[in-house]
Amino acid sequence: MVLYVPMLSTKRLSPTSYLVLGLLAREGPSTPYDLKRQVAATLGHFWSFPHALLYAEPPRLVELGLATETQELHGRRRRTFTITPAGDAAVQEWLRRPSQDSTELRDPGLLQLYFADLGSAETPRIITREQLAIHRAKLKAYEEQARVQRKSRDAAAPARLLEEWHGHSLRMGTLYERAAVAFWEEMASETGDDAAAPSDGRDEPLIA
Amino acid sequence: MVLYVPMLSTKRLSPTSYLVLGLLAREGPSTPYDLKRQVAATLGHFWSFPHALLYAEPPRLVELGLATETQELHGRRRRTFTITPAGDAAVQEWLRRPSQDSTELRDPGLLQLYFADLGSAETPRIITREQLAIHRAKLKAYEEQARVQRKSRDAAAPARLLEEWHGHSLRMGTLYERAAVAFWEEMASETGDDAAAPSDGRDEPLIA
DNA sequence: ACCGTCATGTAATCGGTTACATGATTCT
DNA sequence: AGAATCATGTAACCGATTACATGACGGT
Repeated sequence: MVLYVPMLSTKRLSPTSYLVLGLLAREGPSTPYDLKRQVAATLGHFWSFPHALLYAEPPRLVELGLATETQELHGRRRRTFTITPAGDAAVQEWLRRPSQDSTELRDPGLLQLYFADLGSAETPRIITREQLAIHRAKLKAYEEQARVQRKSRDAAAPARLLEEWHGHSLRMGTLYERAAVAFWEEMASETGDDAAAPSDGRDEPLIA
Repeated sequence: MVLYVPMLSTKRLSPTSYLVLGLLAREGPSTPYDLKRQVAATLGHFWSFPHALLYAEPPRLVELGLATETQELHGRRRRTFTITPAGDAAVQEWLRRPSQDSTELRDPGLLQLYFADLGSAETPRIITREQLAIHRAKLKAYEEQARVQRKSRDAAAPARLLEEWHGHSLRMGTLYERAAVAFWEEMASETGDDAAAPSDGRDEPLIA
């Protein structure tokens, strides 16, 4: 009869946990709303973390001893969370072992395309048009944001190194959207839809 | 006081619901295990549907009147599900309105990279190596599978059109992996890691 | 003073994940 | 005959999504 309890501290943390821990580590004490804004500006573009999640996760971390909570007594009664040494250690440990979990690519449009043969003759065209619009818009938004960031970076050079890491996720998002646009343009031409003329301005090559 | 109940039939179906409905519509009566195999061969490569889900979803559809269930009386007592006319209608309706939900790209490696500045100097290198290995392996597997499918398609031409739609998701997977490999190779060269020499054989251009 | 948007939070439900189990087949 | 793998299913927990609410703040 084995009663060995395998490390209470290793209470399996989720990606959400590490997201919050990481932000607390980098940005310092934060309210859930602070977290929300940070996420929205970067990873949130392609990995959605509903705000309710960012309100629910910190208390969990507190229970595990990875963070502490303080609450304003007056006014908005904001709850502010601070990472503990144990929390910092958890982040370090996590970064030491590269994740082996594979990427989840959950694309509702692709799901529809997969079943397009069940619909009418126009179904593929309908789906393709919508997806092209969506991905083109997103790509455009990314490239716009990249332009803005380059500007502000030239102005205020000090924060440079830090910003790099934020920029990376944006960059991966951009690469993904380029691939998606290429894919759906191909679909468009296969379905005989001539909305395939590429209209986006390219600044950077697909493979850099 | 409003008591209007807005269409019982439109009881919000999830992507999982449509996946199962679609498969039942295309493949005919199926057991959860049949579903599992179908999924594993295609979408499952980048959108994981744990098998327990595919056992749980059909009964839900039965409750909604979108499928029926029969069970073997002897032997394995398999449960087989069949789509109903209402189920078919739901699929058709779904295909008529192109999904506007945006793609979820949940990449644990990217999450780690995002926080790489919190780790040691080697952290970016460690992460990058792992991700490169993962994505290269996956890309290779996709391209291999594409080769196999081309072969068997030349042999048995009849099933051709149907197969096309399956092939598309594989194709999108391939494009995504190419983008990922390009991204991480760039990271590798930025971190001064010279594992960046592309070693994969390219059959098809990135933009076709 | 009012309105809209930003900010902040909670609750309930439900889907998804993990873990547990075991019956059939196939191969050695 | 035993081992390994395929096939098949259930159950419990918990995180994620949705919906509901409302307080603060800035502008007109």
